[in-house]
Amino acid sequence: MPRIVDHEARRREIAAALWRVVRSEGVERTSVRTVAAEAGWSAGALRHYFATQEDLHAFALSSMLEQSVVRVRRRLASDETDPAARAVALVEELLPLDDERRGECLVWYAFADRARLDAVLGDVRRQGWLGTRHIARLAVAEAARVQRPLGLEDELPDPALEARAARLHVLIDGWAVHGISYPDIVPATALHEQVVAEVTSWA
Amino acid sequence: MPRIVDHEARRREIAAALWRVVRSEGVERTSVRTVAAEAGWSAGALRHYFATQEDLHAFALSSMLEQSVVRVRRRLASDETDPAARAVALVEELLPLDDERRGECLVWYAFADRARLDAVLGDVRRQGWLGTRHIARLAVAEAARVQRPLGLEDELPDPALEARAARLHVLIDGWAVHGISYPDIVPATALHEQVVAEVTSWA
DNA sequence: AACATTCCAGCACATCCGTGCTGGAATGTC
DNA sequence: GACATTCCAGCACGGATGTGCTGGAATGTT
Repeated sequence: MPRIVDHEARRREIAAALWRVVRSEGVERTSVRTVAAEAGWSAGALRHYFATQEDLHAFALSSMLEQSVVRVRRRLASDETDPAARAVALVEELLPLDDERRGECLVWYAFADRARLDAVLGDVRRQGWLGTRHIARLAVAEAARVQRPLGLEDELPDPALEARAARLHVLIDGWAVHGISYPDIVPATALHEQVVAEVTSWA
Repeated sequence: MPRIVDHEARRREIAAALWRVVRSEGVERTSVRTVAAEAGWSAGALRHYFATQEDLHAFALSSMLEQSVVRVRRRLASDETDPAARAVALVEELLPLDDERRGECLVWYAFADRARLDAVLGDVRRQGWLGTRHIARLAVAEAARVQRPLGLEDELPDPALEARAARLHVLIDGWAVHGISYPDIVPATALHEQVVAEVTSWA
């Protein structure tokens, strides 16, 4: 049995190449050939890891989601003790404040139009919606010093806090769109200030 | 001099066909041929009105912006007297609450990724940012019963109101993204309720 | 009626696309 | 060392793409 490669690792490697192509040339340029070239492989090689381009796109988007989930979990386990600071940090994991998070946001919204008409991508995006809503609830719960919801779909018991989380969710997507679409008008510092202003307005 | 056609009208007609293709098949399918077929013309005919596909895209996006500007102006001249209702109506002109506005939002955000790397589309989107910010200020000014700003770049004199307008601007983009990306989770009625809740929270 | 001008369908061309396929290189096992 | 298996570069094919180009149809003027 020769040349055993870690398929899952190779798939993540190729997905990362796709992300780079999205960032530098746009989602319209993510052809099998350009992604393969970016990853340093031939187009044919990709077909050992993804049967079709649709599979590649779906994997690239869902593993991007997973990556940000991992980052949020790490942040949840942080030793920061100030409730407001914890809430701000949680929200900011989803905003384009540095290259890594900016890349995630770019890919996420670049696939929005395709996801509207593609069932698989649509499911991934719906998962992302649930996850973001959950994180919004976590941030609100942290700041209000109430018990954190456990499940992805668990609402906050207090209707006022639940409404606040829903509004924060909308703000998160709005901030993200502004940050990636108009980086010169809305720089990372401006985003940070707005997040802090929102969280402190809850007090 | 035979067969004089209204070039500008024909350009708008073709742009409307492009919008329909974006809505039904996504921006990736807006090839010269598909748009021509949707408009009922041949691909060659389009080249009498648009030198390149880039010109077509730029015109389609900027005329979409113009169309929504016209609608907002009409709303500004409305005879509604309740300040809060005027503010809500103003904001809702930019949200995907019916087919027309939904189409505008879809096209607007579908071109977001391309606009990031295309200078002409980027300029149009920047104009849209300014316009949306202006409308947010108008809505806040209406609700607060203070004088409306005149120019597109005029800030509200009161810093608190200006900050409120900036936040409303973020909410507008967030609502729009939610409305078009997750129409089953966030229906038009939910959007309307959230807009009303936000505006009434200012009182 | 004859003409000049405007318009448009269709073809041509080179390029890119997704995806099958093939031949051989690489490598772990016997 | 021989073999079986895994892997990958490259080619092939049919189709779609943007964009030039051409021939002729349509129409207002003379």
